[in-house]
Amino acid sequence: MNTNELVIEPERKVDFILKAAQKRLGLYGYEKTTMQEIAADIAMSKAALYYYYPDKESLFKAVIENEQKEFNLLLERKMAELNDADRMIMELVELRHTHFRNFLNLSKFRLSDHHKMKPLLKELYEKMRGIETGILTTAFLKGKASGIFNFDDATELAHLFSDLLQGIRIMQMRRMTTLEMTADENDRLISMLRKAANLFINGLKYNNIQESV
Amino acid sequence: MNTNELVIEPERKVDFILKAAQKRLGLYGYEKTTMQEIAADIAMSKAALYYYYPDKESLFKAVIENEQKEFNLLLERKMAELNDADRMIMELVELRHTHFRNFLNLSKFRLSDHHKMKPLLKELYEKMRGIETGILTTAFLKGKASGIFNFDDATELAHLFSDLLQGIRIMQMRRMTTLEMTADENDRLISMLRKAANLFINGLKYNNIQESV
DNA sequence: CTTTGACTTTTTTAACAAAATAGTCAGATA
DNA sequence: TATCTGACTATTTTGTTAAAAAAGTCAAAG
Repeated sequence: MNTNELVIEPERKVDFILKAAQKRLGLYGYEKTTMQEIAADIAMSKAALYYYYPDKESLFKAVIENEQKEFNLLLERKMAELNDADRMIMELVELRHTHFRNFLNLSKFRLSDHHKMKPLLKELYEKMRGIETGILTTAFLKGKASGIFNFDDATELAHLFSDLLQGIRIMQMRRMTTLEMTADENDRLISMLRKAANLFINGLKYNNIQESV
Repeated sequence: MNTNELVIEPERKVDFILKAAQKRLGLYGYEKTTMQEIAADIAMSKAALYYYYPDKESLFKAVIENEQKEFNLLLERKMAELNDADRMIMELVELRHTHFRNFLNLSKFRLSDHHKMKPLLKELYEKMRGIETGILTTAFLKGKASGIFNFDDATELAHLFSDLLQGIRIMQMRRMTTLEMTADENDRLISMLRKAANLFINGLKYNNIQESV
């Protein structure tokens, strides 16, 4: 009506919605965010949200897939720059940690309410793990091809490595008293992750001296 | 009254109580065991239990401490037999896993209800972890002394190693659909634990080739 | 095609009674 | 005196139901 009104191209509209949902999700988590609030944030009616997304889950699924897509893009870009298997793995550890930090609220949700975790989130988590183990498998095989690593089953190794990292994160989070992670706790966590990764890599390297794992 | 009645020497009485409590604890867990049931199991009145233990928590604390004591005894005996740092660590992994299996119900409780975990259990868990990391520290130092390991901080390393093992357990349990662990799942778990431990040890061994962790 | 207000349905919360369980105690028993 | 019990109280859990909040729907309007 008003010629001054801000009109958003339909293409971008979903981006606005996703942005608002993302903000709420990161700040308060899935359960503590209502569709009404998201709608209000972008001066929209709740019903309008349902025009773009059939339900709450779909909306948040889109948010997370969005984040994952961005993360994967960054990941692939960085991986392409590296040729060394060691460095690929260490870089993965770093990037993954940053990603973990960025969406800690969501991660916390995933970690703490794991039992009543919506199938949706579980699925997304599995996908994330698949990407991670895929890259790891590639890196391990690359290391093996260039003769610095020795092992039998790259995929199995990748899963073990992935579990190790996740396990360390979980143990760290269990020790946290508050829900927020302090800078100090973060430092300790990334330090542990690096050390574990270093030992793991090192263990693979000179593994040929004894029987293969 | 009846001369045929089974009279238990007072000394052994608490053992009967502990045995009954242990059985219930292993079968149903802390929350699902009532004092009334334990009393009934040994044909005693509930009030009598409170003569021996001031409250439910104390009783179960005694049960767990009992188990831990036995485990520690076994552990120390086995450790004393070994001189090789590698083998000490691997043996610890094996024994700890068996212990984990034996008291899986309790462990499950500890793992799943960790947030509302009674301070008591937390304390016992910490103690357990202390013993584990203590032995690990000793083993690591022994390995260092004999020149096969290279690292900076043995205690830190022990904590990392302990977390790794626990992390693997947790990740495995998360993937379990049922509450019971099948033989297959158990095999996979112990296999993973062994591999991780092997890699870890191996990583320490030839670590001196690159900078120390 | 997009948006909305008013609507219905489903889920969460609050309050409170009923049931189950932890814990107490005066007195019995040996 | 040391051990035990039945009958008790106190606390926690469970079940029920009404109110509130949130999800989700839809006819109609721009």
